[in-house]
Amino acid sequence: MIKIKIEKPFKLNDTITCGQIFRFFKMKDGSFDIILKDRVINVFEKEGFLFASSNDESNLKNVVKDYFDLNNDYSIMNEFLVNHDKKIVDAVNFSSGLKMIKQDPFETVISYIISSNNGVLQIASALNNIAQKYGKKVKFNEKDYYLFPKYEDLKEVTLESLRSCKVGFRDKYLKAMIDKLNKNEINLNEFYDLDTQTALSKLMENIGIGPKVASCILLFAYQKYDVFPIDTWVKKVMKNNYKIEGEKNIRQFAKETYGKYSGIAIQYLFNYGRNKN
DNA sequence: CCACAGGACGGCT
DNA sequence: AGCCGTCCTGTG
Repeated sequence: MIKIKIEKPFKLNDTITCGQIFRFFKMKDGSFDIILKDRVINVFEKEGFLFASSNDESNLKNVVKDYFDLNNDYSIMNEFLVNHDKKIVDAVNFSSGLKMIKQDPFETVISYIISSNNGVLQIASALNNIAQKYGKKVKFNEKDYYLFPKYEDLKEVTLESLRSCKVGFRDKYLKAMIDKLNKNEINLNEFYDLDTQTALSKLMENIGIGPKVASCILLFAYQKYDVFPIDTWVKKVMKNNYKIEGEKNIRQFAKETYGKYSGIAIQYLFNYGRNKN
């Protein structure tokens, strides 16, 4: 078990449950088991500290700090947003402490391809099915968990086996992506260094990845905070709170107003809209 | 039985 | 270039 002093605002619960990640499990005691890249961790917050344990505690402190982006100071971004949009003040204050989790690119790509026209519970279920079928089993606190497979582990995967994992019509999209990765036609590491526009269009060259999915991938796996993933929920907020309709208009508003921190603004608005009542 | 869920595709104007 | 029916699956 490791212990990290929480120096800056940090809301563990909201950060985990606000829709960024799918493969987490809430325990009876209120703590969370989360399947990270190559290990399973349990985390909880108590008296100003973040506690974490894992089946593999090597370098755990740094892994957890990095995963939850604890070293990044969000107050600069928060001030920027408030200075550019007075209406967002409540959402920013409410969500202060919400962090952008740094996720594994491959798992993120697969997760958000599955997310299209799909609900959170079903996305999580499909991901868990894939992990159970192709991922490495890990025992942690007397429970069995499955790591998310690497694309190499999925080299021989078929459309039928993906279907049986309940991914639905997205089976062919997933297979196409997995094949390209195994043939080295795509290098997921190169997206870190690409500018956002180039990265977006390069991601959208792949079947099953449109603007929303590409934006989520860049936001959650590559820390590109200037994207603005527009889904039906965002459309609703923009219409009701800002009187703006149409994807084009929303995109323009976000670019002008939130600029390089558009993605952070979305997370705050979403978290606020979802939890304030 | 039908509507809809945190989209994207493909075929049509 | 924009519109719209369709796509698997689970829930209400």
